Amino acid sequence: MLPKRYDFKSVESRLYDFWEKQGYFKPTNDPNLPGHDPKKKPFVISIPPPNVTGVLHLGHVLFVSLEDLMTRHQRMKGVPTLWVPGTDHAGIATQLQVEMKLKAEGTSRDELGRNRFLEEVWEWKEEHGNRIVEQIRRLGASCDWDRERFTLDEGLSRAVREAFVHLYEKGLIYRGPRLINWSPALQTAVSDLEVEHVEEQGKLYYFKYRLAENPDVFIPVATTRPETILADTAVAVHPEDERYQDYIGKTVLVPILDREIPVIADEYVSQEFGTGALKITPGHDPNDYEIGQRHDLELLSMLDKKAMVTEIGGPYHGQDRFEARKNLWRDMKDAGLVIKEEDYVHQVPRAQRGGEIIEPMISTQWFVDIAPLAEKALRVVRDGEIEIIPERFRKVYYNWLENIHDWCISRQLWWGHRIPVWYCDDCLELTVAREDPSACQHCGSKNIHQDPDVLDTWFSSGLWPFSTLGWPDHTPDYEYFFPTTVMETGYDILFFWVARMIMFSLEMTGKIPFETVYLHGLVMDEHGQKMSKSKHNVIDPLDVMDDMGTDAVRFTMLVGSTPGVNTNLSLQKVEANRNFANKVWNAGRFVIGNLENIPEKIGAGPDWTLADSWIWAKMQGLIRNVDRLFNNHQYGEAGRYIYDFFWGEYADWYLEIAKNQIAEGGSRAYYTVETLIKVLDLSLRLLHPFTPFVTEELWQHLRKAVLNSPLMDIAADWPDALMIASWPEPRKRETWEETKVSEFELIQDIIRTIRNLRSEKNIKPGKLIPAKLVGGDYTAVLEDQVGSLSSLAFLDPEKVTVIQSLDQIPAGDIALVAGPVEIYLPLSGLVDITEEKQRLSSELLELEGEINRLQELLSSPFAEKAPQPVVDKEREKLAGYQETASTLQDQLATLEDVE
RNA sequence: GGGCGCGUAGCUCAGCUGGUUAGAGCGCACGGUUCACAUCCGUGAGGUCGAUGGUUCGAGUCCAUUCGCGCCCACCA
Repeated sequence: MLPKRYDFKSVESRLYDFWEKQGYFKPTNDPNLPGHDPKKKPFVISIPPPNVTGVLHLGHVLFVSLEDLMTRHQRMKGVPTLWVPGTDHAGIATQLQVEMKLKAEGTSRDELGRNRFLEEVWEWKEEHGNRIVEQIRRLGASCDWDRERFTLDEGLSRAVREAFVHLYEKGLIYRGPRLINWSPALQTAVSDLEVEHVEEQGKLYYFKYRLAENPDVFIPVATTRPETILADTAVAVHPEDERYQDYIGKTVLVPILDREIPVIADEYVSQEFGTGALKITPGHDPNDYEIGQRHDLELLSMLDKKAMVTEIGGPYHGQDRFEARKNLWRDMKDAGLVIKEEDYVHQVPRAQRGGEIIEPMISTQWFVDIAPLAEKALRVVRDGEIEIIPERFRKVYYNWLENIHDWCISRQLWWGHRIPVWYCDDCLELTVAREDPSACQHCGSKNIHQDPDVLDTWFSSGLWPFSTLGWPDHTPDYEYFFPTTVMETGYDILFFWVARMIMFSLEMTGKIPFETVYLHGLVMDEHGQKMSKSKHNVIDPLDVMDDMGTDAVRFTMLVGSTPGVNTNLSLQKVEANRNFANKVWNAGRFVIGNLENIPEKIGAGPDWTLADSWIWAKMQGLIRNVDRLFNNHQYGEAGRYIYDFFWGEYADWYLEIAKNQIAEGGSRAYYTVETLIKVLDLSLRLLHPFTPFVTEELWQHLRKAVLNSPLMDIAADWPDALMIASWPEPRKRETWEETKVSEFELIQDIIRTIRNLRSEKNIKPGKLIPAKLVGGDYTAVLEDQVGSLSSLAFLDPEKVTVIQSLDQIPAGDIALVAGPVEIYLPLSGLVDITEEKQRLSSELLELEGEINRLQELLSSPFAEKAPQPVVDKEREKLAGYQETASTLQDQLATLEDVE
């Protein structure tokens, strides 16, 4: 017998190994194998590669769960399915980790030198690189691990070179001095996307720009970064600003340095803001840079790569940027050049990694001229070639691509793809090559050296969907599996990654990289707060999996997530879903237990009870709903439907009735067991993409048990594993379904009504009571269901009578109504006339309220304007209520007579 | 400055193309050791869907305005 509790610990790793060993993770119709049919359309996902040295967090859990769900679903549908796994070298993040380790060891990357340092990083990668992969496997990810890739693999590195050279040759990559975002701590340039603008409390400093010709006269200027005064090369005012007309064209003195700079007029300056006069620092501010270009201003750099003041800063040379700010302002104060400072909230640029303040600086870097690529990427989404889910992100995507700036791709790091450019020390020309050159392409000199920089990590990520399949070679994998089908990832990397993949793919392969972009939300804590160590609200998925099982965690993530919306996770939810897994397990145990001695089938045709028909109809309805929801990518909703069906209908009702039907024996019992099996089988199939472990384990037990029973035919075509079993296909609704469902719902109603009363009257749960049911049109149905009714409502089956109609209402009984059925419980000891009258009249009152409402509704324009079926439905409802009400009135009248 | 999301029971959230007494989990109250399950079973209390106005026979579900929370993009010192 199966253990009472589902022991996920022993099941999870065993099943994962089993699946993998059986080769179920590998795509059917493999293009590298004989018999491949190129016309069968595959389903392909490339994994968003996690950082190779990262540790599993809930974000990973969410995307792995979703992608595994999609993958398993398609696989079960019989589609050749491939999920390509892999990891990302994550330039900055990984380099930082290793640098931190070196620091702890009392050394540094500079001390080691480039080659030794890279050896260290590779070592680190080997040491930690498998951790994240192991963790993803623990989640049940059905990836084809033989196709695992790493962005610094030889193949992918070739792809990066090909892409770089291709773009260079097309003139879309260039090198030059530009104003870029410099991270002094990381000692590298970063792209615009890697800068976060954080609103912070700062100060606005007002000071004097004295006129060179007359130092008593000044222009007041405001700034948030006074230290940049040292690199000012102009003061700008609006051309129409009356206050400053006289100054335009004159020169003013840079405070302390007393350098003479011009006063210029530019439309950019806002007259309303600050003093209406703007200091211009083309070397350290993007706006000023542009103004500087327009006016041909000198470009000064007052900060070096460590953000220390350069010789431009005169007396402040060698000081840290913030130090210099303080000192300069103090000196200006002493010199009487300060007007005032006020509190000011503004956006401060900070590094996405590390959070330090970014300095805009002039630096020579490599850039991608991205606008031509963006244009194509916009088109494919506009045309619907690529679908984005949820749709609203299309707008976000358009907006970004329409206003895109050139992409700074060089990083002054060591860990990454080295830029494939060599400089000649003799002729000074560059050589850009796919293969490492041994000599200058231009003069043949051997005196060449490679560009020391590496590429932005996202450059290689942008090639991911095709580089992982073999591109630039046209391998069988690339030919068959590309373009991929779904790109499932977080909306937070729509620009970083998704947009760039689309641009690169269109440029490199001429094809879209994927057909559908499914964007999930971020995982927050149970109150919608970002998880962070400082808030102590971080949930470690590994702990939770240890505690409650992988299925519970997966199901929670899947059911709690809607596309594009953040998910709030709480342990309580996981617990609830652990209970669900346990429920599934136990329901399965019950079914399997019943296979041990199956009653004989008598007669030819099937002998289904109302409950059998009902659960079957419900099952079919569920399949239809799940199918519909999966087609709309509403996986969470689908999961909830399955949950509700399995627990609320199959386990709570059908299993309970089945017990009774089996106990009665005979042919009916036989068909009950058959139904139990079939519905369980279908449920497990639907549930498998959500909770693969418990369903697989249970299903295999079920299969074995069925095959060893007289009902073995049912499982005749079941494969060896649920994972590769066929997905339930929706069928057309059959005409009998509706009738059976509503009849059964009447039975449920009766049972609930009686349970209700029992609870109200404090009748001991186990105590069997007699009952008289007046069935009217449903008499036959009720007669048939006495067994079920009795067992679920704890009636004494010997003392249940069903009659069609009643001459006189039994005065001493408790009277109940369930739709068209009257129920009388002869419980003389418990009847209190006053109490009963109270109960009946309050019920009647409530009902009359409904009747009034419906009567009004039906006499309103509703009756004419609403569609006929809707109106009919309300009419029927009204008729039902009226019938019930009249019964209640009769019952009430009887009680009056008693008095 | 532009754009987006959210605001539904005490808490956390569902609610597809508008259809007419609004759902779940947790929590709460009451009652339960029948051999699938106390990680359970039964019963119950509790929201009129942030506010206002509109479209409609009919709105949580569409439109407008508004309040509150959050996010993204953007070169106002």
